Amino acid sequence: MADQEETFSLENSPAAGSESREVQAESKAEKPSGTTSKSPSSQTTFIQQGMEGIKVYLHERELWVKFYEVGTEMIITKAGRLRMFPSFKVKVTGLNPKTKYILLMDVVPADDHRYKFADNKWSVTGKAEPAMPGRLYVHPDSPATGAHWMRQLVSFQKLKLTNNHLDPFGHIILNSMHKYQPRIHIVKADENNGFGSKNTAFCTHVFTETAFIAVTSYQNHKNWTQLKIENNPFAKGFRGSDDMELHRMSRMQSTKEYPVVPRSTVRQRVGSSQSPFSGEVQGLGTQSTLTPQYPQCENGVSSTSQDMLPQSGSYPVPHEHAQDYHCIKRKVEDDCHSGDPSYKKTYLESSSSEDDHYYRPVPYAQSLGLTAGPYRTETNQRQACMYASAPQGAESVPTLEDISCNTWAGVSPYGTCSVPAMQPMERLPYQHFSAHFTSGSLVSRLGGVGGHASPQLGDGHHAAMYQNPMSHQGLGRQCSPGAGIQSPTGSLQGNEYLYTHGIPRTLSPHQYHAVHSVSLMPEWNENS
DNA sequence: TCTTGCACCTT
DNA sequence: GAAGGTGCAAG
Repeated sequence: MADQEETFSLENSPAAGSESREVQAESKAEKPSGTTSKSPSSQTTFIQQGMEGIKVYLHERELWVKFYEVGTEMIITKAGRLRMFPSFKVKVTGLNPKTKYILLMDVVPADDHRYKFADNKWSVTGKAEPAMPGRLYVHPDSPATGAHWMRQLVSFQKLKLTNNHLDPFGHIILNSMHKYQPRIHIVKADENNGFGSKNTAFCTHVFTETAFIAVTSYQNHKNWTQLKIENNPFAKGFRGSDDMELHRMSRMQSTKEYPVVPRSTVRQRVGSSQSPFSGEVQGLGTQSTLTPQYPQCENGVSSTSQDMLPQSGSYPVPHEHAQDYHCIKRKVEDDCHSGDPSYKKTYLESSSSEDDHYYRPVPYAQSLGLTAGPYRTETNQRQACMYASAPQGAESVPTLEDISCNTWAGVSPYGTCSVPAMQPMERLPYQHFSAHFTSGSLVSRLGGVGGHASPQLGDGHHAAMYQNPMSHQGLGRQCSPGAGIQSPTGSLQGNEYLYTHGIPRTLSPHQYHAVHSVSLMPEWNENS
């Protein structure tokens, strides 16, 4: 384990953890927006005037990298018991000190595979389960001024994960043994430029080193579990000093008949001596994987997964299923509630409640148009763009190069995110979203625009897929302000399931307010 | 594979 | 002292 860390850090972890170093490194590595050259940054943003300079730095990136190298596992429980570890903290710069922003985080599928841990390594074992309804974790300080966000680290450590599809607490719902990618979204929420205005904008930041596999119990005991125990203060009790072991074992033996074998010893036996980097896995420890080529799409070209994610030695990333972090060209038509004053009202109301639940059930996110854009296969990635540009189901599938939309930049070896591009979000809160369900969709409609089955799709199937589940669940709030539910329709195979099974039917309207960022591809109504 | 109760620990 | 985060092992 240690050797792996060293190997990794040598070439790929220039930042020793200090943000200053990250900043410095980032300044060197950052690429101007719109370049197609490799980018060290790990984010995709939608640029709007005045937001181009936003940068996000991952705090303790070296720790994330260390975990990623081993293969980050995040425990998910029904109760959403556990926090993420390492905790997700970022430093944000480049914000307008006086402008208000909302910071959110979501977790989207990194690919469409199900994984298994065998022979001391992760491997693909099948196709992923239908994605859970996407949810956004709205930072409790939101909305706050740029000055506030830049004043100190922004922590998302209280975000919790669950595998309970009916989770009523607003926790992020994930599937066990699936790989996920956390994302940070910064949304401009200035009063003078609030949701609904044509100027609302947001940017999304992705740190690929924060990708993880959700598990109900740790799989990689030897590497991951030990590494976490060593780094998480709450797990101090499991750190292996001989005294501790003896004490613990004696205690356990006093109550139960456990063999007197130190846990650490047991753990050592559990894992094979084989390095998780062996085999087909591509280790992060190589420069090439850590600083992959990130075809930063100029105004909107999605990068593929191999571009996006440094391939961990523990995370096999089949090339044939490169995940794509969508690019979205947001010029959405607000055929739904556009100009609906009630929507804005809701927004304002929630703005006043600073003590909202972390998973603020506010229309903020709903109006953000953020989608829990899941994975996308290489094929789907194109489809996604196609959907975005041709909601009518055009046959022509533009290549990535053809698409002019924002894209996810690659991960920065320095743990920083540049803001290559930010897309203006016109009429964001009221934008019309097609019923296309695209897992990779960056933008989805949250809320007001959400549950709107778009008749414009010209695709009765999609609309139906979308509407039925919703109505069946008694949501009936699809186009209503603050409904908080998006109205996705399954455009991608299997995703329809999400809408019929992924959304808890028992949730009260209030619960639905928990920001559902169900993946939704906003309609790219450039021509409509 | 997942859930639960436990002891230990930090906050 | 309370609340809650933690991994473990049994089931």
